[in-house]
Amino acid sequence: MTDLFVADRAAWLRAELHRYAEAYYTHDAPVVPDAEYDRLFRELQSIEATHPELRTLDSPTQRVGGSALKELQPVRHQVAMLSIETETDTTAGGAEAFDARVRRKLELAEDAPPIEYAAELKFDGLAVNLRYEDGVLVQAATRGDGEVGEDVTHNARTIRDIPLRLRDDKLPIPRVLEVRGEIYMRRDDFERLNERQRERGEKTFINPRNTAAGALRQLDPAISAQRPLSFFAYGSGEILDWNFAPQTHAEFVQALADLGLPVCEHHSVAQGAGGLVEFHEYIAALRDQLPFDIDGVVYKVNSLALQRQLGFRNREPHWAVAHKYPAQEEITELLDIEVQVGRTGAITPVARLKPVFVGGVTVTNATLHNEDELRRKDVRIGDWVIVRRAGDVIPEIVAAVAERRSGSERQFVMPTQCPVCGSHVVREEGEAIARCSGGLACRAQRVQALIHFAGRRMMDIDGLGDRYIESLVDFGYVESPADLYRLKLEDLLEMKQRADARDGVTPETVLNGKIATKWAENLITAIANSRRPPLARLLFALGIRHVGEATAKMLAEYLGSLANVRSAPRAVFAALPDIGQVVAEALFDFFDEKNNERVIDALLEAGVAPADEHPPAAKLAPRLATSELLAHAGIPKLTEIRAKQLAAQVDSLGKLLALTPLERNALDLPAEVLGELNTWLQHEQNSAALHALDAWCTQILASVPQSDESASARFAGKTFVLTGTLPTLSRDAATALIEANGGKVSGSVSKKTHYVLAGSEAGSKLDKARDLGVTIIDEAGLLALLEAPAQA
DNA sequence: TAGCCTCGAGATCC
DNA sequence: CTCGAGGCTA
Repeated sequence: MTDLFVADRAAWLRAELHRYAEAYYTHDAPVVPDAEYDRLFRELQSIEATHPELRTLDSPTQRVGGSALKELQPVRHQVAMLSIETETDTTAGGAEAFDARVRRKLELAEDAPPIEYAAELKFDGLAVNLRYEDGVLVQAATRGDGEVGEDVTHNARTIRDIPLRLRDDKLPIPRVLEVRGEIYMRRDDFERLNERQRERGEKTFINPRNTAAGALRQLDPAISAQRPLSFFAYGSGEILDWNFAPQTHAEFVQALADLGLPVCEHHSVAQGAGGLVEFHEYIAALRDQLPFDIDGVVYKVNSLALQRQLGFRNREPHWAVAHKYPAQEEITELLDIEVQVGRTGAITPVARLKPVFVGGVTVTNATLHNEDELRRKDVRIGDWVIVRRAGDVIPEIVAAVAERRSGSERQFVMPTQCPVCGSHVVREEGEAIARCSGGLACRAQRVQALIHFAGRRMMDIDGLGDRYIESLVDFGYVESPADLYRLKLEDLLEMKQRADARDGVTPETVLNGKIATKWAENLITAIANSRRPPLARLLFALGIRHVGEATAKMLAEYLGSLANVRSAPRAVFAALPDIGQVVAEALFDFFDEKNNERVIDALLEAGVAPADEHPPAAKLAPRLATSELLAHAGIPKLTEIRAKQLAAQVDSLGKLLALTPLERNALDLPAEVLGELNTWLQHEQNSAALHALDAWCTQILASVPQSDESASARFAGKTFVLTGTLPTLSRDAATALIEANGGKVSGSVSKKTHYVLAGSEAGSKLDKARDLGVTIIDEAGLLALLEAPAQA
């Protein structure tokens, strides 16, 4: 054979195999016998073996083959993979609540026409992102934490539902198209697989979902290829240069089908809450006949423009919701109720159950949340209880079966002392949660704090599991997070040996000794690699009371550096969005506390440093306006309005502090307010705090980027009201843009409104703006205002 | 000041 | 996932 001939033959084989595979898998109508397919397939394989240069990425042979990997590689998603909010009400009310939320967010009138929704199934599988470049599958990744997933391209290629190449006969192919969908296992495939496992005397799998998850994360694609996985597409990630612009979600899904991607046939466009309820009921009736498991249905606002307008909250879109079906329930015995101590000392009662198989897994524990909850349900030790998996995930005790009581059941008593450290358990007035007062002196709290620190969404130290952390603390190798960075290989090996000995794990063989060394080396590397986290993750990892992921992100964005966060006065925290007195106090106290200072300094010394520090955001400046600071400084009686009034007269904290008591009395403020202000300022610590606040702000404001600062003044003091749909900006984006430039966005039009930013389908706010004679601008007008030279 | 909306915290199972 | 509580808004 000449090389030219071979190349032609390979191309022809590839095309034929693609055609057959598509006929078989997508249209379920084989055009050639399996034997013929196999024969052509093997021919192509052998050509590629002798002519590796002819092997293409989209060759059908690439579905199987390739060698086992050492570990899955992390992949950063170009567009974050969000999760979907679950509507808790499994009745029709759930759909109605979602529709009502959407209408409220869009500020629709009562009698406005119904919203159009795309309704789909919620598959019980794993979300993946498939990346096609110029129509060729180049990468498949799991969701991971939403930001970074794992590369499972080698396994995805073995899934026949997943086209290696998009078809271009109906629609143009984008340069880049990321398709999101679900990898799952059909019920019959699962049964057949288990059948085969049984025949071979190998272990059977528990449920399709976990089997699919396990298969997808196999390192060796040959194993994955033997697990029958399927795929449905339903969403998008990054899309670049596509000569086609869908206007609705339904159109987009149709486009996916036109490109040759498998799309589930059970989907529908529904009108309003009524349409959603209808779909929910229709699928409920169909559920048992489906060839795969679902755990509910998903509703999405159909119009992509409305989706943009609705925007996102922390990790979930506002325009989609999952609506599940009532969970399956089982009955079992409650053997005991134990308590656990959390990171903040919270004492939580947990039910130990006689193992029961419910909703696809064996449940042995279930949380009882707190004492009140436990009393409300009147659950006693020894009771027969009804158990379900809430939202098909979290085990939950629904109720006790009172009729089955024998009389020997015991009431649970909340301990008065911490079961771990013996400190007093206190339950604050009006709080539902009892807490161990031991603080970090309590071993449980130290362990939990470290587990939190190392967690995936915090410092993300891979391989440092809960059990090892516990042992590290128990044997005294680690006290605080900084100690992790000082661990040596020998420490880890020694710790493991002691832990194994204590837990009665069989003694290590020579071979195992080697594996342990490898394990320890990996762990040391993982710890070292975690030293340059984004600032937000580091702040979250510190475990400050009331500071979770969202608040940490906000702090990082506004303040920019760890030093700025550490040094910020209480009033500054309180002036930031979503932070009130309670959280501001918690933040300030945390950084003020000596022990925490030491921990942070030790971390810095160990080489831990945020990788993304930057100057404070321009939008910080308006938050540090004198009126804002005064309103949050904790001066009694000084309400927001009074603070503004005062700020207008003194215009800086420094000026206020420089006033003599006599001059202060001349200020135009109600006597009562003035009196409180004077008394407050007489306390030296208060005036000192105000001085410090002034100094801090002056210094920080000087470091806000110059260009941004001039821009930030652009909308200073201007109030905007948004209405309708803007052509390109989402509501959130427009708000962010205005705020970044020092403006304020308010909800309703009044005399004080400077601009009404109106898009299409603007509502009553536009009329009101006309009535009041407020300037009305559109998106282009807003952008023009930003670009125009600063006005007087 | 009440009522909504979000966020934080804790727990489960593989 | 669920609950409680903090923050914002009307």
